[in-house]
Amino acid sequence: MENKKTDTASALKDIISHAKEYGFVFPSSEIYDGLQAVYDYGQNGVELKNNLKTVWWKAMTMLQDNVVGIDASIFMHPLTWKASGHVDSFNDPMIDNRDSKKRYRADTLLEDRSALLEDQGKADEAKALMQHMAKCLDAGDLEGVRQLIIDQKITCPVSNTANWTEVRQFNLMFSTQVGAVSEDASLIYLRPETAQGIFVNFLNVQKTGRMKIPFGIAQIGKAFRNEIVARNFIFRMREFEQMEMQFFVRPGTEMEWYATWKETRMKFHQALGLPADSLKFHDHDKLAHYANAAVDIEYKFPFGFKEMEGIHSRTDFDLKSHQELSKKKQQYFDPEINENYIPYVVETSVGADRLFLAILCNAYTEETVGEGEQEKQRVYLNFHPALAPVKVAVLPLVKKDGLAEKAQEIVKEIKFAFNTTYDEGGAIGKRYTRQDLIGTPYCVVVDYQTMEDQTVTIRDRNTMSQERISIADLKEKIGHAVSMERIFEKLL
RNA sequence: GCGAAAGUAGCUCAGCUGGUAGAGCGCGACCUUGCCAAGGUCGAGGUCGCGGGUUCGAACCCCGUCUUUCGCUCCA
Repeated sequence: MENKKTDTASALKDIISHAKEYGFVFPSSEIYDGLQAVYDYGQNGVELKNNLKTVWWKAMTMLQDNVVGIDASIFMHPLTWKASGHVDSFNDPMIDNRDSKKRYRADTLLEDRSALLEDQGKADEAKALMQHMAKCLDAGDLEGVRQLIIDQKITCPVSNTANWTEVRQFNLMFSTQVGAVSEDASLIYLRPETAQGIFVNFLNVQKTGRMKIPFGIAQIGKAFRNEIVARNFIFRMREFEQMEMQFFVRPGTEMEWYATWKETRMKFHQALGLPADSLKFHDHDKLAHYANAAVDIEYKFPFGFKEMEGIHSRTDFDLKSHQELSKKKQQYFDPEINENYIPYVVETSVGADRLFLAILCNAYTEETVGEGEQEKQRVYLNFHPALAPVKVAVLPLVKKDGLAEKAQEIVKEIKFAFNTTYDEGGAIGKRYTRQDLIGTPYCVVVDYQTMEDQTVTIRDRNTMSQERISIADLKEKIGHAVSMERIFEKLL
């Protein structure tokens, strides 16, 4: 048996086609030509995604003594985003140079010019320029900002020309209104990250849960970003789901926890079946305004190693900022050292959709089986049994002679324990293939011997080998193999 | 946002120089068969992404637009 995996760009196309054809991912509103960077999960996709969310949730909360979950709402008080820095840093006025095709932040161009003026000893002029720019930006006067760039005769460092486009505001947060009357409505945002829902509930959870530092709060939820450019299928979407955990620690201990969580999270991805050589850490060179250390866990997607999970040491930036803006103390009293402090935070944040894509890409297997004239291609999805959308398909070898009825009896017996499907249409080989294509790990076949001795064959997806077992043992044997415990035991 | 390529049945794709839409696979029913995508018969499924234009006539030519992929750019 020879495994063949294409690393080329066509690999992603094959996976996208497969995802659509077999009910994993559909383009959103496809009958209206789709909506850019938005996708829907189909009947098999939702099962896989739910399994991923469940395994993450349990690994975080059930397996950790000191992590609990919450589910915060998508709408949050507008000041939340002021405190988090998103209002300021998620709103960039951008300008393009038509000759070099390069894009710049308009405010950065002017700030650079201001610094240059100052170097030339024209401090007054520099200050006036900054004030003028601030006035324009506050008023939303983008044309005014462009005029400043032109008046200053700022040119593109690449093309050396001043052939500028208009200044456009790229607001990465989606906004909407709350309130019935639009004039009275106040602007609110769809959250661009789920983390803030945890920070604003930090004390609620700590007090009601009698949590002692170090402890964590986990959450799974949707977040929204108005991406300028969306690429690579479900890798970058405008509406996406995050699975993240904020871990609150005593200041000064954050780097130890950062190292611990790095290791824990890497182990998790490997336990799901992602191979070690397809995963790597990537340290951030440039740190975000809130972080003092940041690393990505990258997966080798068909389009290269890309971020799947981020692990950030967020310091006390968020809680401190919320404390300042809300004027509510965000302190924790640490009885061990008899001190009040704002905890430091270590965040682990994985994109549920990216993990889904990684698992799907990794599972997609093209394989040549048989030899000589018997040789043929087969495709199957090699999911960990605990993650597979369907765990077992029960197939009567033929429809007649009571085999179908017998098979349906078996389905009735085991369908409470795990996701079971029944298929009697077409030749047995075709039905095996149907299950391979959606990654079902086991096929149970009812044949003539079943009618005599109450045994069935059970076929393994990867090896295609069969084993005969008693119907009475089915539930336990399959149940054991498809249990998430098979993943959890690798985490210890 | 810029540049390039693409868009025809669920999927993969044909479709000549402009002349009223095709195949394979898949799907459904029935027959035959019975362990790895078997055969037969019948059938469902398409305003050729969408909107304009040119033309007697457009899947095909022109313009616009949407979507996707790739390269830039962006990614607190």
